[in-house]
Amino acid sequence: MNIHDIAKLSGYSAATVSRVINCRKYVSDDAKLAVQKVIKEYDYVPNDVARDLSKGKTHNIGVVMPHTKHPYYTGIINGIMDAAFPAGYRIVLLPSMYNADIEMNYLNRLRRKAYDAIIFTSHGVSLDDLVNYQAYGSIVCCHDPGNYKISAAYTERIASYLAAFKWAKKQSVHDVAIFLSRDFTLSATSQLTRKAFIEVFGHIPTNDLLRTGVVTYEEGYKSARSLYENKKYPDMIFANGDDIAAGARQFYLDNNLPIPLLIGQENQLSGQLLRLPTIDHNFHEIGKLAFELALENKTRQVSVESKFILRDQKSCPDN
Amino acid sequence: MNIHDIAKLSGYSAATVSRVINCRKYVSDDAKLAVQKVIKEYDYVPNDVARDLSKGKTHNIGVVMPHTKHPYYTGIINGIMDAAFPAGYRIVLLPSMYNADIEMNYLNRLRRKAYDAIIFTSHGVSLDDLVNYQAYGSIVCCHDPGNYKISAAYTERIASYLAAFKWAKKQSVHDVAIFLSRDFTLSATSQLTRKAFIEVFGHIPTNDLLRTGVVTYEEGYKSARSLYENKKYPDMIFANGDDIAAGARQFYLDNNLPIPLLIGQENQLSGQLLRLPTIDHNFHEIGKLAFELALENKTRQVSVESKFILRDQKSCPDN
DNA sequence: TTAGTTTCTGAAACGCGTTTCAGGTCAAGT
DNA sequence: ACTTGACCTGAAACGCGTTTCAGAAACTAA
Repeated sequence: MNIHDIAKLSGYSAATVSRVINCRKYVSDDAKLAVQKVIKEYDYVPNDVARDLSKGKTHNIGVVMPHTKHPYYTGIINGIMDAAFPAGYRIVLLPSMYNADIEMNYLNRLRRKAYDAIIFTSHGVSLDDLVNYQAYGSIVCCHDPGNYKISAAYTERIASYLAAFKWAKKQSVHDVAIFLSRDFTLSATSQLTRKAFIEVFGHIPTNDLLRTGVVTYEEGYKSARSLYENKKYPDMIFANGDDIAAGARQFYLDNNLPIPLLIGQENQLSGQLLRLPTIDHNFHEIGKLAFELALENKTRQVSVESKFILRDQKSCPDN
Repeated sequence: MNIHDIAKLSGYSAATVSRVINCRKYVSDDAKLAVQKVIKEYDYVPNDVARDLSKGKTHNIGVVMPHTKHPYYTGIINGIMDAAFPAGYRIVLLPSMYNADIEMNYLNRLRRKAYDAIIFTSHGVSLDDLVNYQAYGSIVCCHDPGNYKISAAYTERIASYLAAFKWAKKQSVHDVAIFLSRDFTLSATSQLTRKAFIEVFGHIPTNDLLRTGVVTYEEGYKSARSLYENKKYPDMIFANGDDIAAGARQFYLDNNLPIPLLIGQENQLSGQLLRLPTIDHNFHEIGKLAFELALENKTRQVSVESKFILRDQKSCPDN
């Protein structure tokens, strides 16, 4: 049962049926009633894929993300979704595990018109590749793209990193451990962390106090243990997430060791529970902005400031 | 640039080009080389939407979920994704806010062939509706469907509820508060909670110790406050999630009140941090199973047992 | 050598809705 | 009476890849 069948049954043409379905002008009342009757009688609904093909639009936005356990991504996703839903767009989850081949595959799906746009919450392929593939559809990334001509919604992090480190310095810490999800060389965010650290402390982060590939609570725990096993006793840990900091804290607790000063990130529930200082990167807002950029047809960058948050020891949920 | 253009340019027909692209048999080496040369020269890629239309399959699975903040849903989503990715399927996020109209809209998209299948992590429309719409595509729900003929992947919760309440009874609690996300009348899960409660404690849950619509940490906090303001002092709280229990705990802490015995659910990080007893409902596994069911063309139900978890006070992340 | 089987190939139909364009009607304006 | 413009309609083209089917060529087996 397709639009041509309805046309025949109603005695009108497919064009007229299409007009009725889409509430277009230039349809007589007679035609409208006749077509609607047949549509109802045969319980017809048009085929979305055919419509998409015809219109050249799918209303699907692909969202590439390295993994799904990380609240960084779920935060952005939520932001995208809250913006996409009222606009009538759906989001398609595209897990990448930072694998460039998989990401290329997604970029090619963009060429193949499977998505109207792609948002990279993070990416393993080069920015050059992203820039080139813009010829085939809208692409948005979620970090500062520097001079690359590509749309981006990202957090301006440097001020909050500086604030966090300055605060830490005021607490007179000496040996700062850093737990990152990706290496300085791989990630612009990690580079920023490094830069802020150097600016405040006057020297580069100590390598044997650095742990990378740390994303979860468990990994925070293990990284703390690894420091201890290597006889490293930092008096502060700067972690890539509150959960990570919470994991580290638990290691020291479990072993009756003094807990270093902890700074988390992402303003997660764990940080709230433990009253950790944290940095809120406004991911929800980033997601919203990224979606808006995805629908525009010129490249543009927008950023929001992230915020260093110190909590007092008493708590009360916002309300 | 479409398949017909390539056909003309290579001197072969569209059928042959299609065969080359899809690595079909019955193509001569000459033809293959000629076509591949033109494809490479013009950097041609086929249009996915046209292919989907032609094949009648999109490789998209719609996943309906009431909201996205809740770890119940993110857990299932992760499970679905881990299974869907290797199978070459993508998942499309369909937020519903329990709104039946919106859900109907998604069901109609299934009719319109926008998705190969839909998984309802939860639903506001009736089971009758779900059963009826199976005529238009595979539908899976994530709770026990009783006698309804529909595929389902769900958690068998009753044993763990009983275990939790029995354990609680052994701690000789008297006044049990219950924090649920949905009312007894609305949710089968809530009904189960009620049933187990009655079986163990011999009476129905006290209404003025019941709070519904509780999902987050903040709401847990507020619900505890609401109890207190109503001069209710439960000696135990059975919460619908660890985060909720953590929120309640914080209220008592903040006000220097004795903390009731707490039982959470979902085995969330907050519960791990606070060493709360919890119930793990195996959502990741449910997601995986739901995806498998979505691809089958007969209805089938599978379930996994949930587990009541008591923790000792010392912790060590699994590894 | 004959019958039978593979291998190639392409025209045309198919999946299905949208849009353009030409042709026609009818009422308002001059 | 004549132009103008708004309204209505449908054939055909378009978006684009897949599949069927028939015909031809080439090879195998008897």
